Amino acid sequence: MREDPATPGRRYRGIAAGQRQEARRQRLLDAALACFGTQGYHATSVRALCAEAGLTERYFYESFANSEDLLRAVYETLVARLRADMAAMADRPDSVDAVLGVYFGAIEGDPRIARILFFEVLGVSPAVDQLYRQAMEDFAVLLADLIGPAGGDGTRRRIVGDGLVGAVVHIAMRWTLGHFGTPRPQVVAICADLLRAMGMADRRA
Amino acid sequence: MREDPATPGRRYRGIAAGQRQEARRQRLLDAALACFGTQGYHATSVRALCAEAGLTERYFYESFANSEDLLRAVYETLVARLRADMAAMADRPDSVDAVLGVYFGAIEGDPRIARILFFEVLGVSPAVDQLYRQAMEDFAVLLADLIGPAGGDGTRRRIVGDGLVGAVVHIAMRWTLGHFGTPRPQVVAICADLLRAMGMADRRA
DNA sequence: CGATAGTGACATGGTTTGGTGTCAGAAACC
DNA sequence: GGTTTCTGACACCAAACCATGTCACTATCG
Repeated sequence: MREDPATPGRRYRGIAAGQRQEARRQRLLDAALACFGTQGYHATSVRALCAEAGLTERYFYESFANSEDLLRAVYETLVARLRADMAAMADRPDSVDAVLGVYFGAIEGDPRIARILFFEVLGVSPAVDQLYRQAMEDFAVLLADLIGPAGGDGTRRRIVGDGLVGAVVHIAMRWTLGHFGTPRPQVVAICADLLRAMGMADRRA
Repeated sequence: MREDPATPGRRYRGIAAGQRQEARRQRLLDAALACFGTQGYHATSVRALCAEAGLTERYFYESFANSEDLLRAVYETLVARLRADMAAMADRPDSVDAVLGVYFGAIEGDPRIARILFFEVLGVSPAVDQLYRQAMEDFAVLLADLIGPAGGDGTRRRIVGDGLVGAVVHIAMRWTLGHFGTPRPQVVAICADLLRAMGMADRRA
């Protein structure tokens, strides 16, 4: 058990201790995506996570304090990746459609991501709720910047941002629940229309 | 134990058996609102519910199969009441503001309701998710009818409805998380603006 | 009054979980 | 080769929980 990740430690199968530990951590993150994204967070035990990762409980507690800690980690990973991919589209001419395309594409590509983002993370604990809150706030800022400059005061701006996020997230949620019955480009186009209309309401005020 | 609620049974303290049973059921529903709405669903045991209701476990299983069953019941009760109150405002001249006023008023009036509607009910089980799905669908229809006749095809109409619901619910959720920092009429007014703008986007298509 | 249905407090069994500990064997170092 | 670190399988324990059962006591009915 490496208490200090800085010390190199003994190599094992040609791999340094720190790298082995990091690899185990990554396998647990993958297992979390698999378990939380299919069975759900509350239906997943530490044992199940370890079995999925092909590791034993000892290595679980090496990287995470408990299963909520792992949930936070996997959520943060997913949100960060999604956010970076969306931000990369922000200065395109068709930025609204491009950003939404990334978002809906990620969800369609891996429904387990959708489940974690939309369901599993809610109502778990105050700490997780705080994380969710922050992610939604960031998302709101991103979308608000996307649809143009603000019109009203700060309060109005913030509420409109919440509305934007809510519309997008809920449409995406319902789209996944309907098992992607509508083609993605069509959903993206309608959603983009909506956002632009909401942005006009913001500026008109 | 009354297996058949139709048989009158012996009166007790001047109350018929069926009425006593119904009273116990109601007390459990109240306890569920109190416990699920403050501690949360997953942190609430059957024992805690019974203690809150002032009943013993036996009477719990008289009316509900398990604690998820009770969650479904209390959720359905809350949604039905909210829906009826909102529908009663649908034919007013200022229907959009009136309906939203009812919605936001209910949440502000009892934050436990908000917690159950927004958080506790999510990610519990497929059966509960199905209930949530249905409630959101009904809400979408109500809001879509509110903002006027449809413009595009059915698919577009449905997606726009999802967007309406998402915007309202998410604004309400964020409003509760911010502990009602913004006055309700202001939130309602902005939200109503947004809905009308989204309705125009729908008709323009 | 006596019998019975109803009630409430509590006991019990069986299962699951989180978190820790043990221990034999494999891989690396000297 | 001998020692040490690392690994993986599994045992263990206390706690919590669900669901059912027991039993004395009370109100009602005949």
